[in-house]
Amino acid sequence: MDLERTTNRIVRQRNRSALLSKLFLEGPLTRQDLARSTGLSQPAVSNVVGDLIGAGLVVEAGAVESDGGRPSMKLRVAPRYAVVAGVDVGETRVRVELFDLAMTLLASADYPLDSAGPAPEAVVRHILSGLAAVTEQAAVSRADILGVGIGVSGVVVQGDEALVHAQTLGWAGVPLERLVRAEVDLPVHVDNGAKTLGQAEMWFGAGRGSRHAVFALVGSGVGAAVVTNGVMYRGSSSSAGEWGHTTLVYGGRTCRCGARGCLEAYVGAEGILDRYREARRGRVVPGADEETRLNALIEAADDSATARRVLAETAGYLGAGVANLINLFNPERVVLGGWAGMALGARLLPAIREAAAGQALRQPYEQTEIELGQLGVDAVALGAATLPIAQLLAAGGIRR
Amino acid sequence: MDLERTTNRIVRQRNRSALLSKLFLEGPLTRQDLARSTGLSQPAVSNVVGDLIGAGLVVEAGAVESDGGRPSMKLRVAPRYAVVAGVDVGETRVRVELFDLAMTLLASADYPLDSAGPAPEAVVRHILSGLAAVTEQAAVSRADILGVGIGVSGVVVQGDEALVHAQTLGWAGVPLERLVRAEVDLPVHVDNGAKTLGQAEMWFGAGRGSRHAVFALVGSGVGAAVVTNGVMYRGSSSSAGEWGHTTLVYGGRTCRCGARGCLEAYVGAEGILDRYREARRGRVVPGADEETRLNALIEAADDSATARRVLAETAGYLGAGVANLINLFNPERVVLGGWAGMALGARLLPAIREAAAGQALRQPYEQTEIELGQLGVDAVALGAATLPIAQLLAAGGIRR
DNA sequence: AAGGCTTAATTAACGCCGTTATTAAAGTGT
DNA sequence: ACACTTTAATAACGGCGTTAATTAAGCCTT
Repeated sequence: MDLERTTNRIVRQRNRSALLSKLFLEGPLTRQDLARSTGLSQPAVSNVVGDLIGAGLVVEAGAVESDGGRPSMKLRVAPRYAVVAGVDVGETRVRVELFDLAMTLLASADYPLDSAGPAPEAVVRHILSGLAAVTEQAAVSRADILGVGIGVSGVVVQGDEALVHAQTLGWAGVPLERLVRAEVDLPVHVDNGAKTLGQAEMWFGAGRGSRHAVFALVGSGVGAAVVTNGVMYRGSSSSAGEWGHTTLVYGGRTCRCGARGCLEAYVGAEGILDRYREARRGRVVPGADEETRLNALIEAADDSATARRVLAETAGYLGAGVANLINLFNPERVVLGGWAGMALGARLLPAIREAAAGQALRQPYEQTEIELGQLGVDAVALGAATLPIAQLLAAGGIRR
Repeated sequence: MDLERTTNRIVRQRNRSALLSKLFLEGPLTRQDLARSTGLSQPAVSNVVGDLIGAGLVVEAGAVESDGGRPSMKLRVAPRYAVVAGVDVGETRVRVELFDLAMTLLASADYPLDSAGPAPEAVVRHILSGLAAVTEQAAVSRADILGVGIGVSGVVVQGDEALVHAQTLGWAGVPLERLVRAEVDLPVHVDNGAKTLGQAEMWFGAGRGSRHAVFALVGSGVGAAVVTNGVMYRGSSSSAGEWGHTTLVYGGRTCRCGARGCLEAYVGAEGILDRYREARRGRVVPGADEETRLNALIEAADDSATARRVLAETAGYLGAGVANLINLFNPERVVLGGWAGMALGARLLPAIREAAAGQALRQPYEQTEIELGQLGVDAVALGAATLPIAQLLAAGGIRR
């Protein structure tokens, strides 16, 4: 039910967007390929492509060999038309990465966050330092930067300006977008880190080619990014996908959010380690941080029946949580990611699938593949970098 | 990321669709209203409206009073341009209703289903009899019928032809659309009954004006219809929204689906009555059917502490289930419906809201209104009747 | 009752854009 | 060199929304 007007100009913009998107995502293609796959006539494709080449967005990239007949030219998005910066604001560090439009990593910078609840200003300083560092490393000028995408581990409410609510950072309604934009004259996009990671998996990883996918991310916290009809689903105030605090065990363990029986309290790294400690009557797992402790637990499963049991229970809870996603969203794929999810999944994926099969309805379960993420944990910054690109593609290459 | 081509003709079709939809949903409106709200120029609106009037889809409906200046004409969708049939295939009856395009009920017919698992052919016979009956009652000809929408209590997989999987009817992959279309030469649309009821609430009831809404339906079974970005969400194989079989109490009561701890096993009418019976050490509630028994339980709460406790627990479970919907979908509204949901909600809505507040994250909870449906239980057929209309609006009034 | 004023609706000139049909370009193969 | 094939670019055409200018249709004042 689209109640927007459609004018004649918009026809061109939409076609520019369609062709540019196709070239970016399915890259290099000939004019013929584009005509066939979009249904546009060849002259229309040539015409639009001519525009795009004229604007420097697209370049010809070698001829395809022919066996009689004029060989067609491959076309691709010009990798150096612009560069994009992706920022990962995690709980322990700020990472800034710079990519060209072929998503080649050009430079990166890392800033650890020592305090548990860093001040927004400190994070902004790191972001600015990082931007300066990567542009210098890659020897690009400010004007070459298409935009900056920022993935934050917390709820990001989109509006006139994005506001960040992040319990774990101690942030409530921080106008991160404005704070950064005040210092750099660039388009700034802020989004939830789970969603940017999902976007990265969607374009370049396990989500390629699917219209309906759920990215289930397990780390210290637990979240999900949901793609419906090919579009990242945000909901009315952009907090959709808060899977971690759905109730799985009514009246169960108290979660750090205050409620009881949240999924996160069972399958978040902290919840798993807590359950293991309780199973061992209080003996804690040694290790400097959660990641090493969780890995120690997973390794211990080779010898310890207790560790095995805790992991089996974890697979049961996680599988039930995944089953809920399958029942509610009916996706083609559920992709398990996040650092803890990847570590657990490597060993537990079959058990998780089995548990999900037991709790989900048969029909949607059989339509769904449950698999591991392909991009690893560092893809938050990569996904963040796609935010300005998505904007460019949607606008048909017209920069604001 | 729209990869479809856009041609010049499509401009007109999209604008026809936009204006026609607006007139249908918000009409009557003047040409000026349409121009202002869509952003189209006045001549363009006049031009398109002229087309629509010429096609008989739109009629002028009186002038609006002016204080100086030519008075503008109100426009509305012609109520008798066509009629639509809506069919509700429930577990106990088949109901056929006929509406004009102002959604005025013109005629209806009811056929009880006595056997628990009716044969598809028997249901098809009822539908055909019903269509014949309502067209005769309303004195309309076959050619006046725009189409037939059918809402079925079961999973409806859309494809080349809709297939119905309905446990409660004992149907597995019944090609209901084909079976009906073989007998009547009309466009036939089949969809899940929860989704058609949600569609009815969306257009004419509690969902009006929201882009993101969840319709939580509680009856014997429990389901949900989810509207995302103004569109009914179906998922990859149209089974999205199977809320009833999400796990709420891990390892809890066995559900009729075979899994354990499903929401439906706690808040479905059967689950509630079972829990009440157990709380009364096996003493069953008297009553011919589930509906009278549930109402008896609700009335008993005035006197019986046990009944009160069971209902309070029900509100707790239901609130947690609603909280899960809020966390995952971040809707503007959660609308509680279904016969049991309406009966429970009348008394328990405050308790349900409170339970949801306790289990949902604060930010999305505060963005969400939880309310009762406005259309009652019989809206399944009304919603089904909107299916051919939705098709007509999307096509800009071009009948296939 | 007539002329002025205001708002609605239509008409006219214009420009954008994709389409089909035609022509030019750029290869292979004999 | 010539025929053949396939790609790319032109040219003529038609659909459609836009702005600007008219025309239509009502109030209000004198």
